[in-house]
This record gives sequence, C-alpha cells and structure tokens, in this order.
Amino acid sequence: MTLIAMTEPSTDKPSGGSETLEAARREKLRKIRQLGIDPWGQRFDNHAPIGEIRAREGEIVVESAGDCATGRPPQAHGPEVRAAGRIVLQRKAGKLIFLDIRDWTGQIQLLIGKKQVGEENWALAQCFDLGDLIGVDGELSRTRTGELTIFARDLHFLSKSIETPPAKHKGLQDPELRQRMRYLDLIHSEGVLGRFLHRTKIVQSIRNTLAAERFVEVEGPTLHAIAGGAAARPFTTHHNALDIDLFLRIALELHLKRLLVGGIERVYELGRVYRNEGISPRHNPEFTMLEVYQAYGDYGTMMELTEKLIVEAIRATGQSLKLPWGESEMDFSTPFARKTYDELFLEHTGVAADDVPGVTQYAYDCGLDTAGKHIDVIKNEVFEAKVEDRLTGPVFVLDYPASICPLTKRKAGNPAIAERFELFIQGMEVANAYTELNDPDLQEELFSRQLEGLAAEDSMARMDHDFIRALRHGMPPAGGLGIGIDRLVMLLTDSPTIREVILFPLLRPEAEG
RNA sequence: GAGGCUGUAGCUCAGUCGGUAGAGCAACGGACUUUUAAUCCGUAGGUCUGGGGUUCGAGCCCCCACAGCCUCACCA
Repeated sequence: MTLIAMTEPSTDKPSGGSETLEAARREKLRKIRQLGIDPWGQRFDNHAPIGEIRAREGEIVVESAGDCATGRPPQAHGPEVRAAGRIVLQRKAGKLIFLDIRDWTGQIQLLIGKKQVGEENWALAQCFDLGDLIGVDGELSRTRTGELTIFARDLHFLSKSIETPPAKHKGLQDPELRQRMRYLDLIHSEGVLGRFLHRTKIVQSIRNTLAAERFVEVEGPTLHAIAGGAAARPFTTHHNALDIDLFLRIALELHLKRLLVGGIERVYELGRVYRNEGISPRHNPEFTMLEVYQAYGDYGTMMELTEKLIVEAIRATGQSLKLPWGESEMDFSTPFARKTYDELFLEHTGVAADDVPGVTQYAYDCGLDTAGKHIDVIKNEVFEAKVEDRLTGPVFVLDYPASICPLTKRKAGNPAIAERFELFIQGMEVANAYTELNDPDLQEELFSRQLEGLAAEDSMARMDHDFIRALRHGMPPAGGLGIGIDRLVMLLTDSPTIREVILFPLLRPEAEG
C-alpha cells in the first residue's frame, strides 16, 4: 500500500455550507491518508453479498439470552463473515458506533466497538462519513435488541465520498435530480434499484423465450441511408468520409425482413430506435424495441408468441399473473382477450365501423377535422381518440382497416382488412404485429401512395428501392411482431412514467456554472 | 410547439397581509459500550433559479429568460 501524504485543498470558511461540508470530508480523507490507508481503496476479495450474509442468520447459536435490565450482553456465536457496502446510517454512542451498510442485495447493521477493533481501526472509524464505501470482517450475531449485526473485528476502507448524500430517509424527491443523478436515486430511493434489476430480468427472459423457440438474434445497422419501417421523424447525422447524410433508425423492420429473404427463418433484434418526436410520460426520443419475424407464420402465430413472451417475463420477475397498476389490478392470465377493431369501434362509439356517413358525423361531432381525409383515416382518428384510452386490457385488437397499414398483408377474400393486431394494456399500445406483406408490386404501390400523402410534411420519407428489390427475390409468408420494451417494463413494474424505467432519459443539458 | 403548475441551506420542506430568512436531516465541538429516524448540550450554514421592473421596502406583486413536472400536439 502506498502512503500518500498530499495536502488537500482546504477552505477557511466556517462549517455548514456546501463547500464546508466537502471540506469536512476532505479533512477526514487527509486523516485516512495520515493513517497510512489509501482513501480510494484496493481490490477486496471474498466478501459475501449482504443478502447471503443475512440468509445465514440460522447459523447463530444462542447460548444465553441478553438482559436489557441488567445490561448483560447475550451470549451468542455466529459465523465469521466479510462484507462490503456503502454507509447509509451511522449512530455513534460513545466508544461504540452502529453503522448500516448497504450493497445491491441488502442492508445490514455493523457494530464497531473501540475495544473490540483496536486503536487503529477505531481511528479509521472516526473518519467515516455517510456515503463512504467500507469493508468489514466480523462475526454475524445479534445485538441485545435482536438486530442482526456484524460485530466488527477488522475494518477496510474502500472509497471516500466527498459529497453529502441526500436526506437519509426521504432520499431524493426532486424528479429532475432523480434523473440527472440516477446514481444517487439508485442508492437512496426506495425500489429504484429493484425496478431496474427487474428490467434486466424481463429483457433476459425475452431472449431466453425466443431462444427456446429457435429464434436467432441479429444486429442490424443503426445508421440508415433511408429511415423506414415506421411513420416517424428521424434524427439526422453525417458521415464525413463518405460525405453523406444518414438517419438514426426509427424501426428495425426493413432489415430484418431482408434477412427473412436471406433465409434466417426465425430472426429478431432487441435494440434501441430513435425518433425525433416529443417527450411525454410514455415517450422518450430513444427507446428499446423488440421486432421478431417468423417465416411461414402469420399474425396468429405472433399472438401466441406475444402471450408467451409476456407471461414468461412476469414469471422472471417472480410475480403472479395478477399485477398491480396503481390502485387497480391487471390480469395476465392467458389467453388475453381478442376483439376486432370494428367490434370495439361499435362498442365504444355506438356507430358501426362500416357506416360511412355515421362515422364521419361522429368524427365531426368529436371536433375532428374530417375535410379531404380517407374514411379509414377518419375512422382511425376516432378510434385513437375514443377507444384506445379505454382499453385497460390486456386485449388484442384485430383486423385493422387496410389503408392505414402499408406493410401488412390483406385478409384473404377481404382486401379492405389488414391482418394486423395491436396489444393494448392500460390504454398503451404495447405490441403491434402483422401478417407481413411479401408481394413486391403491392408493397411498392403502397409505399408510393404513402409518400404522396406525406410529401410536404415529411421530406425525410423516401422509397426504399433496395427493400423492394429484396422482396422481388421472394420473401416467405411470415408473421412479424414489435414490442415496446420500455412500456412493457412500465406495466410489469407498476411504473406510471417511462422515465422510471429508463436509467438516463433525455433531459436538457444543465446550465453551465 | 401551446397552456398550466413548480423552483427557498448539501437533502426534505415551512415562510401569514409586501416589513431583518425558518425547521428537520446532514455538518462541526462536547457527553455516552447495545443503538436502530439513537438521545442530550452547544456551534455554524442562504446569489430565496437568473435578469429586469413596481415600491420607502420584494422570497412574496409584474415582465423576460432557464430548468423540471402535468395536459395537449407529434409519436410507440
């Protein structure tokens, strides 16, 4: 170990303000160095997760109980343990110090007695602040009041914190600080770490389920010359050597379908897409999307897969199929409800979906602008305004008007209906799936028609000729599925906003100085 | 992009009618070998988000800017 005896910057101001809170910590850091100890720590092997240490409670042998009245300590012996963690609470009582340390598996109390640890360790313990990382060797036992405690025999200093942690019980409350300083939020806010670990379990479960179904994960390009596969504004960037403008991808679809043509019969990508749109409790400009394609399947195949993916993900988080959502409860027992678009339209508006004058009148009464719009577009605006919010689900909405689905195969015998479903839960679109369109001539025609309508508004949209060329080589009939992972995680972790399930959501940069 | 709400000590929050800026936690000094939101005694800590205005006087009223949250729009 190297002894470092450099002078820390100090301030002459009296104690209390933010600079002097730091100065007090730097003074302790200096004292730690004076003791010949590196305040930034060293490798620390063979410590057990605190959760595992707590699980060894049963190994404690009680020889005689303590007595609060006489102050006689209990005679109990437990296993020798080694732990590492962050100091989150500290109570000093004369020549005893009670500390609570926390790691990512749990929290446990430490008892440091002056006599028990010796002069050097005691001097080191005088330099502890809330937020410091320490290691401890000691005996796992219980205090007189029965609290599971590591009775310290030896202390190790692992890292100094020179910043003051937030209020010890309330933690960080300001939503802006919680997002900007997610590291503090993870340490000090109830349930935050667990929620993000659940997110990881959900994503792992999805990969496991797909692997068990023999799907192959691939990595498509995120830089696209043409941003296709969805109707959204892309972010633009530039490649210097080629001197071309590029777009960050807005969807995974068109490259995965090329791979379907290439013979990768069951293929998926789980990755980030970017849309240059507004921010809301349900939208972040970058979000995680799963897209799955299965040759020789259709949207019915994808419906079964969707149920399997979600049910397995719920199991992976250790929850039952009845999940809390705020004050209410959701039931993910399979099969999920299946209702057609037209059924739901009638149910929620009282107007039959094929009643053209009726739908138009209803839209007008809702204050929607109907002038010059295709009836299916009007119908869908009504559906989005009046039906979607009320779908608490989970419910599969089946069979959409074909004219609003440019990438979807039409129903055999009814070209006005597209074989598409969307899964709605709590008014949110969580999944979207098609029987994929594989007719290159029809695909080209639908793209052209779509581009006409968008020309002025969305000059980014361009015909992807290479995608059409790929289809011309023969794409198998297939089912395709997209799932918004962030929204699924919201639902499975009872999180009302997307920012609670994205570690670092987009924020405006902090002002300088 | 539009509207509403919010911004006070490191953190969490009070601040009355416009009249000298408050508390708890954290910090500093002291007491305490079984505490657990430890307790007790004492000390210190403020560009009231920033800028301008009204006023004898502004944390408070008005205007502008910045940031966050909510609703809407775009979108999944």
